[in-house]
Parts: sequence; C-alpha cells; structure tokens
Amino acid sequence: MKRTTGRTARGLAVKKLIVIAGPTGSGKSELAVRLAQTLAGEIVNYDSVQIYRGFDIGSAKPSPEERALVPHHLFDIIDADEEFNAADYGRVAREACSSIERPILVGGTFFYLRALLSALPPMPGRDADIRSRIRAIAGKPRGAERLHRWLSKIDPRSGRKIAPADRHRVERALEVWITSGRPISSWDTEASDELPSIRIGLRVDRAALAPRLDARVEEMFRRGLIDETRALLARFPATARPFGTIGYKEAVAVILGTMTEAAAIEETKRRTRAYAKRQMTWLRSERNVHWVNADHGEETLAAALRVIEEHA
RNA sequence: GCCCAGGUAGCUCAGUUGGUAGAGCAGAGGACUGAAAAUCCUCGUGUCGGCGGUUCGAUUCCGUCCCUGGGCA
Repeated sequence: MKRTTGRTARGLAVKKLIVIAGPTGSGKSELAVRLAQTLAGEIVNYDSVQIYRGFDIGSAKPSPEERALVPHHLFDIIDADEEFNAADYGRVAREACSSIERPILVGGTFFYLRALLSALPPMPGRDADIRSRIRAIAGKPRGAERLHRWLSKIDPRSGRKIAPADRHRVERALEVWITSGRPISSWDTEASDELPSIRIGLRVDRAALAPRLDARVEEMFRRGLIDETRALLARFPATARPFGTIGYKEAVAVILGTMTEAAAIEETKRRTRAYAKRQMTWLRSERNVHWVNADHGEETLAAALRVIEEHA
C-alpha cells in the first residue's frame, strides 16, 4: 500500500466523515484541531452540552483561541430553554456535514453521532401533551409498573427490553404508540442509510484517566463554573435541560444552598467518572472503530493520520 | 488513669432476641430508536478489632487486651 501526501491534501475520492471518539478527557479536541490543521478539515461538534450557548466551563468547550485555529461548527447553536434532541441534531449535523469539505466530528454523545450517521427511524417526534398525560400516570402509586404493563401489552418486545424503572424509554415507547398506533420496536433503521465514516477511537489508560478527570473538575470550579451557572440561571429557568448535566446540576445546588461547594466538586467528579465509563462501554460495542493510543502527542496524531489514509 | 460511645465490604453505616451478615457509595460489566453529560440493568465471603471463656454452635453473651473519638481528672 502506498500513500502520497498529495492524495491526502487534495481530498478523498469518496467523502468519508472523520470521527474522533473517546471518553471525556481523552484529548479528542486537541487531536481534532491538529488533524484539521493537517488535513484542511473543519471541526463539527457532536457533544450534547457544547451545543448550548453559554455552557462553556462545565462542558469543557474549546476556548475562542482554540476555535480560531480552524473552523468549528455546531457549538453554541441553541439556548438552554430551546427544545433540542438527538433527531434535531441528526438533521442539523447532516446538513452541516454536507456543506463542509472535510468534516471532522468530535464529541462524546454517541447517540447523537448515531442520529447523524445512521439517522433515526422516521417515527413521530415528541408530543408535550402526551408526555404530560403519561407522566401523570407515572406519578401515581405503582405508576411505573402500570405504564410498563401497558407497554408490554401493546409491544411485548419493548416490554422485555425496557426495564420498568427506565422511565425515559417507557415514556417514549408509549408516546410513539399513542401518536402513531405502531409499536416503537417496529420502526427499524435502514442500515444502508449509514453515512460512510472513518472512526478513530482514543484508547486511554483507565488508571491514569480518573485522577486527570478529578483535576479537570477542580479546575472547572476554580475557573468559575458556579459564576457561569449563576449568570445562566438569571436568564433561563432552572428546569432547562442543560442545568441537569454533570457539573451544572451540582453548581445549581450550590447556588440554591442545598449543597456545599466541596460536596459539589466531589459529586461532579463521581458523575464524570461514571460518564467516562458509560462512554467506554458504548464505544467498545461500536463496530469499525480504529483504536489509537491517546496522550502520545505526535505519535497519536501520526497514528490517526495513518488510519485516515489507509481507510480513505 | 477513670467514664462513655464506637471498632462489621475499599468508604459510610445497618443488622443478627446466639444458627458465620446486607444497604448506599466506590469499583467492574452491560444496555442505549427524539431528555442521551439523560435513563436504566447485572455483580457483595468480609479472620463482623485480637485473645480467651460460656455454649452443640459466638460476629451476637461474658472477661480481657488493643485501637479510634468524646468527656472527666
């Protein structure tokens, strides 16, 4: 196999999306910027919190300086009180990627990535009225069990797959049934729809990751996560979605006086670690991921470039 | 030195009217179809502080020693 720099610089015959994946704190953003500089690429975000305007410190959003180095897309595209979900992301991201010469996807919300690459089935979307009806039942004694029994009746497959306590999934499955008359499990994605991509997974040393994540959380609080949250809280209702995310939820608790700052830091560390673990679990089951060792500077970049050239 | 209260899973603790013990957190693995940094599922043998005694049987009762808090001197 021979490679030429010309081929890499000129672009690829078939456009493949370059995807950088890995747990939080694995150095995805840095690698992406280096890749973008080398390949004349543009960064496209697939992180569900970094899409929100103003949620900067707690989401570890790239700084303005970093963003000035290469074009960055899908950061700061919505406000905290706007409704936005994976399906919206899939639509917005497909459009963004189609207009960009060499997109390099970076983020950690693999469900969003799936919504982009595979697209979600053409099921009905959210329906606020139906949701509140379902939630009213859920709030009653043994409501969760009743909803799950209902689900099992209309969609045994989903009933088996979804745990009664998994309120989000039970709720959505029933919502789809009520609005479309079809069980959610009957909507399947067409595998052929998948956009071609080269997925680079950053492999990290588990033992080294935990202390690094801890340090990063402390740094976030030192840099003013609580003040940032206070300012956002003045503009948006505390019930807005991003206020429930890691770090922001704890910062809100400190502002409300229900948690000490020290406890907030510990809780944020805990949830960050759990999040990284969930990401790794997801990534492990993903097919076609090319693994590259993180934190090896030039070596990581070189390995990533090699993967891209070999699979372009 | 004396008096209390404790010493049980990596941590915080519950419990056993005497039949060798279980929660939360941590940790590990997994799921993921419009809330996804969300929401869930699975996984618990540890000289029950040491040593003696009573007992068929002690982590549980008794004695003693050690350790940690707190109080009194």
